[in-house]
Amino acid sequence: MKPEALRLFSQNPEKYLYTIIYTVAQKLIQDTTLNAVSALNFDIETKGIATFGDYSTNIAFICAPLLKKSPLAVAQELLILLREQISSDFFHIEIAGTGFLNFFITPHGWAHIARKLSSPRPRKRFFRKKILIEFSSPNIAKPMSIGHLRATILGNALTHLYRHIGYRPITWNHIGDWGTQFGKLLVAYKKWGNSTIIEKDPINELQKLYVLFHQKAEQDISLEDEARKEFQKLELGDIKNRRVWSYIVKQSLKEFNRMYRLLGVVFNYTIGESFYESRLQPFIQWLQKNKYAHESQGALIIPLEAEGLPPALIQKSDGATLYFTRDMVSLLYRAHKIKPHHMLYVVGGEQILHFKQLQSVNKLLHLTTIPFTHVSFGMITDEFGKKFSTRKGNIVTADTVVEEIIDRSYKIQEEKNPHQSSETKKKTATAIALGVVMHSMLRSDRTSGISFDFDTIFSLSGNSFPYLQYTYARIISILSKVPHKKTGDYTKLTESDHTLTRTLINFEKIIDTCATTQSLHPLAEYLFSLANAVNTVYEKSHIIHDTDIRTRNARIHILTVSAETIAYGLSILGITVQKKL
RNA sequence: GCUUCCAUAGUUCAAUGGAUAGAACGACUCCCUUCUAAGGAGUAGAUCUAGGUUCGAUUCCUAGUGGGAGUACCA
Repeated sequence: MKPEALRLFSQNPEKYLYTIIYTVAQKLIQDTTLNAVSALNFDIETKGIATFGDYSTNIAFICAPLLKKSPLAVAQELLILLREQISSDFFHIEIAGTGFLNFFITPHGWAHIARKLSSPRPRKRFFRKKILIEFSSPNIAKPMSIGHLRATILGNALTHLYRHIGYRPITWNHIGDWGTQFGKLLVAYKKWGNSTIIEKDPINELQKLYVLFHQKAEQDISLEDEARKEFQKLELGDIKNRRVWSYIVKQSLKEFNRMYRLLGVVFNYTIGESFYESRLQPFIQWLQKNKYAHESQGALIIPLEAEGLPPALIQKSDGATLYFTRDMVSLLYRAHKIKPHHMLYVVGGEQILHFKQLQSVNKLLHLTTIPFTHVSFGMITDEFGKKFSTRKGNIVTADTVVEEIIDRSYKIQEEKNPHQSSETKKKTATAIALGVVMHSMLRSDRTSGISFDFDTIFSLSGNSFPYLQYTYARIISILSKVPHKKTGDYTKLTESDHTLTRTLINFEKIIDTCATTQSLHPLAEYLFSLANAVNTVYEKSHIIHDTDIRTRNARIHILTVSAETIAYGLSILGITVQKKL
C-alpha cells in the first residue's frame, strides 16, 4: 500500500474504502454501459454484527439495475475488482446475503489504526462563520421550569457542538419580560402582594400571586380588564408600574443567573422583549404604509392565506403589541446587530406554527436574507401526558429537579463511598447530579415529548451519566498507576481492543450526524457504547499486571484516547467530568 | 372541525430504505484474595391496524385507530 493510502486507511478506513469502492464501481459501470453514471448513492455501514464485518456496503444493489444483472452477480464482479485494489493484509472481503459486500479489517490492519489513534480536537476553520443561537428564553416573574431547563441544556450543547465543528457561536437569551401577563402580575401585586414576604423569596411569591390572579379572575372577569389597563399604563411609562416591573426583572435575572452558573451556561446577549418597545410603533407604521398589514376585526394582521397559514396577529384591538410583533422586530435586530451566517431558535415544539408564520412573513416582506431555523424540542408533560400550566401553578421548576437529583446522588454516595468526608460527598454528588440532569435531557431525540417522572427521566444507572463518569474514573485510575511509554506493540491486541478502536475512530462521524440533525442524542448514545467497549477491555485484560509491556503500552495508548474522547464528548454536552468517583 | 407531531419488549428510549430490530430499567442465572462491582457475562421479552411503492419497509405513500401540541387579540 502506498504511504498516502496507508495514512488514509489508518486514520479513516471508511473513507479509504469509500474511495476505492466508488472508483471500482464506476469502472464496472462504464465498461458495460454507454451512459456513464454521475452519482453512485451507496452506503457504507457498521452493523456491529460479527458476521457482517467491520464495514458493509450495498453497492451491488445500487449498480444492479444499471447493469441489468442480479445484485449477487454484480457483487461477485465487484469482489474480483476490489481484491485487486485492496490488500488482503488489511481487509478480508466477503459476499453475504443477496449481494452485500462485507469488509473485515485484519489484525494487521487494526494494528495500524490503533497506533494512529488520537484524541478529538476542535476542527479548524479560517473563516469562522458566526451562528446565532437563541435558547433558554425564560419568562420574568416565573420560576425557570423544567421545559426551560431542557431548552437551556439543549441550546448550550448545540453551542459547544457548533464551536467544535468550526463555527463561532453567539449565544442569545430572549427574556420574556413584556406583555399582558405583567398587567396581571401588577394587579395581583398591588391587590394582594406583601412586600416583606416577597423580598424573602421573590420568584416563588410572585408565581403564587400569578396563580392567585387566575383563580380570582375565574370569579371576577373585570380583573382581566384591570390587567390590560395596568399593562397599558406600564407601556405608557407609569412610574409606579415601571418601578415594580424593574424590581421583578432584577430579581428574576438574579435567579436565572444562579442556574446558568450552576450549569456552566454563558450568554453573549441577554435581551428582554421590552428592549424592542421603542422600535415597535415605527415598525407597525412601516407595515401599514407598505400595505403588508391590514385591519381585521379591530386588530392588525398580516394575512398568510397564500401560504396556507392563519394570519399573523401584530396588534391587538386595544392597540397593544403581541409576541409575534416583538419577534419580528427582534429578528431584524439580531440580523443587523450580529450579521451571523445562520440563526437558530431553540424553542419548544408548541411554537412550530409561530415560526412557520415568521418564516412566511419574512419571505413575503424580505425582512432579512439570513436564514433562521427553529430547532424545536418536545414538551415535558405531567405524568398523564398533559401540558403543565403556569397559570394553575402545577409546574416543575428547574430548581426542584436539580435539588432532588443532588439529594438522590448524595444518598448513593453515602452508600458506595461511606468513608469519604461529607464535603467530598456533597461535591461529587453535585457534580454527578448536574451531569445526570444534562445527560438525561440530551440522551433522547429532542423532538420527542417527555412525560415527567424522576425515576425514568433522571435514571442514575444504565445508560446514564454516572456510567460514563465511572468508566472515565476507572481509566484515569489505571493511567495513574502505569508509566506512559510510546513504544507500543499493537499486533497482539485482541477483539475487544479492536472493538474499542473501531468505536473511537467513529467519533467525528457521529459529530457530523449530530450537526446535520441538530441533535445531541447520537453523541450521548455513542459515549455509552464507547464506555461499554472500555469496560469490556477492562474485564478482559488486566492491564497493570500485564507482563507483555509493549502490548500493555498499546492498550494504555488506546485507553488514554478513550478517556479523552469521553471527556471531550461530555464537554460538548456541556458536562464536566471528574477524575475520581 | 382544520393543521401538525407521535405510535417499537412490562417500562423508558435506539435503529442515514438493508441482512438476525439494538440498549437501559425491571425479572431470572452467573462473576469481586488482580487495575474503582456506580462493573462484567448470560436467559426470557417488541415494530398499532389494513392496503400500496420497492430486489428489500420500523423507516416512504394512502386510509383507519389511539395520543400530544397548535389553531386571532398568552408567550
